[in-house]
Parts: sequence; structure tokens; C-alpha cells
Amino acid sequence: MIEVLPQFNSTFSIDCILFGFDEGELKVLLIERNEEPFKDWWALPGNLVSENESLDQSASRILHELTGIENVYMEQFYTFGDVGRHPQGRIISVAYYAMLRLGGDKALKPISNYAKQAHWINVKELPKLAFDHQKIFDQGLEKIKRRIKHQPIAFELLPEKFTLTQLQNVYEVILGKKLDKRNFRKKMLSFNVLKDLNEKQKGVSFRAATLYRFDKRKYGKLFGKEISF
Amino acid sequence: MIEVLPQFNSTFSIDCILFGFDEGELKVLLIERNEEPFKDWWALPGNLVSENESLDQSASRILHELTGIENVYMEQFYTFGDVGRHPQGRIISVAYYAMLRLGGDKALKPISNYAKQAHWINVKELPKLAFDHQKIFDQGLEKIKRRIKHQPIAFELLPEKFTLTQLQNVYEVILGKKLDKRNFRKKMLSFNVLKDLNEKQKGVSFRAATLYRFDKRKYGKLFGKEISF
DNA sequence: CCAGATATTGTAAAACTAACACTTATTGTT
DNA sequence: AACAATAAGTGTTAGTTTTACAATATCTGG
Repeated sequence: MIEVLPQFNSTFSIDCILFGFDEGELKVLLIERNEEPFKDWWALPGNLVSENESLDQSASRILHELTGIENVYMEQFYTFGDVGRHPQGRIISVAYYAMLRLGGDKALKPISNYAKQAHWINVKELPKLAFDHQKIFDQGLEKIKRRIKHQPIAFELLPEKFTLTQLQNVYEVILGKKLDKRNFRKKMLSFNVLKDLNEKQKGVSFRAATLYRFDKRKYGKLFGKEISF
Repeated sequence: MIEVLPQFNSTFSIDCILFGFDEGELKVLLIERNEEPFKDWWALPGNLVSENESLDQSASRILHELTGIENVYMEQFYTFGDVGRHPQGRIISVAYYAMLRLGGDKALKPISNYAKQAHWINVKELPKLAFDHQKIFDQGLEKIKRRIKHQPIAFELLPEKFTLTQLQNVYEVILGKKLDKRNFRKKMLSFNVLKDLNEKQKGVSFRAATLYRFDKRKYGKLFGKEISF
């Protein structure tokens, strides 16, 4: 087999935007870099793709290495390849995003040593980011805004059992606008993808709300159809 | 500056899906390869990215080299990076699509010598394609189906002056279903992006239809809003 | 039992969608 | 000049979806 030799040094990497939802705010997982270039800067978690893994596999591996999390569906959304984007050579980056449940069972395991620390940061209070990561982030946020309007993916950010008000909050925070409570509930329930658990919220000092669970089986039927908010 | 050396030979390419519309059919531009691998196979036009060009620039260059066409908006839609996708090494491909007016002023100039020939081929009669190009094509077609439902991009496939029936044909062919004539016209005109040219079709042996032009200024206002068919 | 906090519920007007068929204009033919 | 052929052009109605809007119910803690 004749190998095609690249005419110049080049390679490709994955960057991940991990969205989380906590205390009524949309968060993104950032790491503080411990190595040059951009030492001490905040950045999206990412890494070079290895020889024997596909892009999707690479994204899963990187997510796992950086967070300990497995079995999360990540979606590729864009590839960033401006000439000067990486100071150490021609490296293009394939960007993925995922939406995670924070807290609960899946706490974040320590991050590999290439980062000083990792934190969930409110998307409204982002620090200056390394490389072109601000651009990547902005585009990722736009992507989930569009997606959440058409597919009921907001569940992925919530604990397994959640109230309709919590769900509405997710929509409001991502879309950046208030929604009408009655209309939201009517519409959401009409999709028939929420299972009423006949169970109430606990530990609140006011009327407890009904808990719901996302019904994957029914979701399959909805998938493909378009919904909107 | 410390260069990051890739740990293995790898590089990246662009593949373009060029959609055209002719004789009531959706077409795609394919080349017949003149070199190994996949010599004599049909393939999407594509090439390696050069050192000093961004991905977008590379896509424009490749489009120009292969078709002589310039100033067409191409949109990146996905990056294909399975391990075995290219028999000559680890080459991932960033895929773009564009919608072109066929015929008229912009005839295709001869293709560079790396292809035996290039042809516009009906998307319903595709030959077996090289590499993973069938997969790339399928995904590109899905993409424009989704996009045409939400943004009035069908114009890009038509000559500058067109009739409503021609426009409806584009929608029907891409969406793969018949649309109601009255409802289509009502809706399309309600977007206010078509300028009535007070001019009639010529050379037809039946009642001549009114010609319209796409109004870019008004389109700007619509953009962002969602429409649907 | 009262105050505070949030959950839960319905209705009416407006906008949009979907279904449906006949008349008009033009050309070419007899 | 009539007419056959062909596609252009046009409205209405019923059904569905969206929007706007506010009072009552439930629970907790003091």
C-alpha cells in the first residue's frame, strides 16, 4: 500500500463542550491548563486524536479521561480549521458537545494531569479562553439552542426524576427567555414522553411538585418529528 | 516555537457535495477518478487541504479548481473520520455542500486532470462511490432536506428569474413529496422574499407564468425566523 | 390558623395548516 | 374562428395550534 504522506505537519484534535445544569444556571466544564501554550488559561477539554480511533471514539475517550464519565451521547457539530488557530502547528479541531446530569451518581473523577483543575462554570461568566475556544463555545451554544427547540433533549441535563418547573427552567435558561407556564406544561405533556411517577418532590418548604421521568420508549416515536418552543 | 509533531502520519481533506437542479431533477456533481485508489470509480470532488488555507478557503479553492465556479457560499456540515475510510493513511475529510444554478452564465470549466470526467448525475441514479462517499452524500442530502424546510434556500438552485411552479418543483424533488399548489404559493408569497418582476415566461406553448426574483434585502429580515413546509 | 411560596389548572381569540376544484390565459391545430 | 391541450392562477372552510391571560390548591413553618 502506498501511503499518502502529508506535505506538511498537520494533525487533528477533539474539543468537547460539556453542558451541565445546576442551581438554575447553565454551566460548561472548563479546565485550567497546566502546559504551554496557554499555560494557566482556561480551555475546553480536548486532546489529539489517536491513530486507531475514529473521531467519535476519540471524543468518548477524551470525555472519559477528563471526567470519568462514560456512555454519554456526544454529537459532533463543527470542525474548526483556521490557519493560525493553534500556535504549535496546523491542527484542526473537531468539536463535540454533550449534555450531562450533574451531581447524582456520576461525580467527576479527577482530571488527568494535563490540567491544574476542572470546574463547572456558569456560561454567563466565562473567563478568557485559550486558542479559538470562545468561538467554538459560542457556536456550540447556538447549536443546542436550535436543537432544544426541535428535540426534547433538555432531559439530559436534569436528574432522572424532575419536576415540570425544573424542566421549564432549563428551556428558559438555554433559550434566554421566559416561557408561559401553562402553555409550556400543556405542550410538553402533549408530546407524551414524560411519565408521571405519582411521586412528589421532597424537602421543599412549599407545595411539592409532581415528579416525572423521561420515557425513552415513547421518545423513539417522537424522534424525527419536529417540535418547537 | 515548539512544533507539535503528530505521532503518526495524518492529514485532512475536503469533499464537496455540489447540488444542482436540471430538467426537474436534483443532480450532484461527480468525478470519475483517474488515479489510484479507486481508479475509474465515481467520487465526490475533493482534495487535500493545503498548508496556508483555512478549511473554508480550501473548500472554495477546490470548488473553483474542479468547476471554475467562484463566489458560491459553501457550508461545512460534517467531518468524517473513521479509521479505515481512506486506504492510504489516516485522512479525515471535512464535508461541505453548496447549491448551484446550473447552465446559464456559469458553465463548468474543464476539471483538473486528476479526474477523467465530471458529470451532473441524478441523485436517484448514483453509481457506486469511492471511499465513504456514499455515506457523505447521504448525510449531505439529509442536511439540505432539513435546511430547505427552515430557510428559503431553494432559490440557489434556480436561475435568477423563475416561476413559482419551478420553485415548487425544487421543494418537491428535495423533500420527496408532492405539495399543494395553492398552499405552497400562499405560504411562499407570505414570506415576502419574492419580487414579482411583472414579466412573463417566454417560449412555452401554454399560458406563460409570472417570473419572480429572490429579494436579498427582504431575505435578511426573514433570516433567523423559522419557516416550514 | 395564617403567611409565604410554588403547583396546578382552562378558556377564548388569533394564527396557522390542510384539504379541496374551477376558471383563465396562451398556443397550436383543424 | 373554434377548439383542444396545457399549465397558471385563485378562495374558502374546517381543523389544529398557538398565544395570552389569573385564580385556586397545596404544602410548610411560625
